[in-house]
Amino acid sequence: MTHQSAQPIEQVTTAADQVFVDLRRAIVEGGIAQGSKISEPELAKRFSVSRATLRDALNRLEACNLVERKANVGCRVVALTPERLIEVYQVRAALEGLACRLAAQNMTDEEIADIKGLLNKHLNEQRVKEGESYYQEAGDLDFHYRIIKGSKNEHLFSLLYHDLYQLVRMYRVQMGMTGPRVSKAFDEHLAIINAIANRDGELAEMLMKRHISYSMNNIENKFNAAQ
Amino acid sequence: MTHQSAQPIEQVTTAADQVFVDLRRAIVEGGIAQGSKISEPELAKRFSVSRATLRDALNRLEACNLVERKANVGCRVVALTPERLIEVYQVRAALEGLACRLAAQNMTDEEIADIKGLLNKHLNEQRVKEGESYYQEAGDLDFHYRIIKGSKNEHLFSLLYHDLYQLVRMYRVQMGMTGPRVSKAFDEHLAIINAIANRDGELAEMLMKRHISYSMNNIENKFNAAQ
DNA sequence: CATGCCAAGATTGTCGACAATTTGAGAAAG
DNA sequence: CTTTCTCAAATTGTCGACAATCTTGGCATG
Repeated sequence: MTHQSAQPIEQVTTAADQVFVDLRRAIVEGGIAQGSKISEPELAKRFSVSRATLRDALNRLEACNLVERKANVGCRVVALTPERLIEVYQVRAALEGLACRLAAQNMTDEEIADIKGLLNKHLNEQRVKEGESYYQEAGDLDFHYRIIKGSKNEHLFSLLYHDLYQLVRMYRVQMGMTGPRVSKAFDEHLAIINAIANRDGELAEMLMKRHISYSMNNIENKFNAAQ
Repeated sequence: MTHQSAQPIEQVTTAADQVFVDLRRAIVEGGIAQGSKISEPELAKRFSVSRATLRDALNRLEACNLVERKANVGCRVVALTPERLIEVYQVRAALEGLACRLAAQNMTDEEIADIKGLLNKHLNEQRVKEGESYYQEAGDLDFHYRIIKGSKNEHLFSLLYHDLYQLVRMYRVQMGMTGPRVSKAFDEHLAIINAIANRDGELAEMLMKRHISYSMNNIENKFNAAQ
């Protein structure tokens, strides 16, 4: 049971859950344009649910910072800006840095070995399907996911995974992340897991912060190139 | 206009807003017991609103981690445990540490002078009303609030202020924070603002992390003493 | 022509009722 | 006496309609 993907299937029991997941995907992947206004009656019809159910989903989207609401006015998808990108990534670096430090302290040897195996597997896959950014992104998310889980801090996990990650993905997907950074990110991942394996939390934290900072610069450049 | 309190009055326009604020207060201050189950029909009647409105408020409480929901089962107030205290304070330390580092970089000289004045004012008040923990808590919140605002990172502010702070207050209030730590906290605040005034972000970050760590230990001791 | 006001339309907030699901007490079987 | 099944009561999820608020276009007025 090792080396399998650690990304969990989200529990979707209610209709509002389903609308939330679908809407979130549409927003993150650009199906609904960033900054655009959201019409409750229109979307309710599109998803074949009542407005109450749709509003429930919108409330959750607001909680993960994917939409912004104003009372009696309405709801719009967040706008992607360089300023906001920096803000989000500063927070992300601090939190994932913490996750790394805790992971170095709390992960089991088996969990660490698992991640190493995962990286090897991804490396092989990547050699074959050069440039397939989807697999790269999935692999990257999986790596970060496991570190966060490895911190054994449920609150930290919830904050990163539910409140921050979809927003991060939104920037990455809509800025079209591909290219030469892929192989470099692998090396960085490797250095991080080695630091964790050595139980060097301080180093692991520093490497992760730097890794995320590089990633931010990469997206920032796309922004500047875009106009 | 200097030296006034910086804590903003929250915008409360809709009925759901009001219920949210009232319920949050009741949960944080213990009016509704930690860990207890929440009955939607009962609370709706108590606040004289429909269940839909109450559910809206519950959704927001869930977003700030004050209640936990399970689909088709219900909603209960979070339980205060030493483990969760540590988790929350680890996250808090990382985020407020970041806030300090950014504040040292981004606060204006005027804003810094304002906080210094605030601390002096609180010190005087505190000498007169020795042991009045309410004022101390308000002052403490005000101090931290201004640092966070001073980071000029809106996302960080939102995360700390909306998603984490009420939970922190819940631990503080329900564990009955008073006593000899009050005067020591003042000195720590002073050291932090001095580091920021010197534009020494690294030191400010470290001092803040330590300050929060002390605060956590203090609450943890109350836990141990409580049983 | 610019500016402020007003009404009509559209959008959001709130409600009470109905449907789906869970829970728990009690009966039946072992 | 214990265990399992059943069914009714209670609770949550969903809906469609109504009330309150905001927006917008046109009209009157200076």
